[in-house]
Amino acid sequence: MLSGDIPPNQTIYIKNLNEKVKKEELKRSLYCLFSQYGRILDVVALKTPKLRGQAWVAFSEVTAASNAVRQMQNFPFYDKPMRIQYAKEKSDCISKADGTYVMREKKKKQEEKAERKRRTEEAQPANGPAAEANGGPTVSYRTGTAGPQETAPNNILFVQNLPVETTSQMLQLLFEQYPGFKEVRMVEAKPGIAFVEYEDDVQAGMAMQHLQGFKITAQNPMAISFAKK
DNA sequence: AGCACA
Repeated sequence: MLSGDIPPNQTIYIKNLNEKVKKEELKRSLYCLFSQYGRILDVVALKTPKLRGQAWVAFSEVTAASNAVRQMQNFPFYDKPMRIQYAKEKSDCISKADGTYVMREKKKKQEEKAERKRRTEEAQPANGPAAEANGGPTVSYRTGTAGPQETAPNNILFVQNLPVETTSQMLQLLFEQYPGFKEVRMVEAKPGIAFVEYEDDVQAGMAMQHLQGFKITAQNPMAISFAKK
């Protein structure tokens, strides 16, 4: 195997990330970039000496992780090609959701801290909150209507399902809100679609994430995907 | 290069 002998995992491990990017921005960008492959449960990035330049992205499905590993391999992200593998361990956010979470022994200080939390929990009978009641950044992005999920990243976006009366000026007002915007192109012969260009794939991905499903009219949620190369 | 959950 190219990625070593690590078995599939619903969390991916990314390395060779640009260490100059601030943690919060990095997490946001990773979230935007990878949410095209499926629902993301958590993004973890630390800037400690040992862990900088690396991140974990936990998906709700293994298949999403698999697609991400293959399709985003070596993707130039902040000027460095991402190296992506499956994570070696299950993410805490996932064990917590499936009930198999056990606290690690190494960190005694945190253990005590968490134990104080437990006393509140002990008063409450565990009713099986199961699925998603645990505190994580489980942002529920509705994937608009039609989710063309399988295109490779591109600095050009393909926008569909626009009302016929849409003008490029209208689209520009929407898309220029996001960094890296260059231009909108519409084809007279083909109403209802447009191409929107950004400086790079990451910025295009950000705009797509934010405007996915945006309605110019109630009947026309935008379907945005990366344009074909 | 480096696999964590501040």
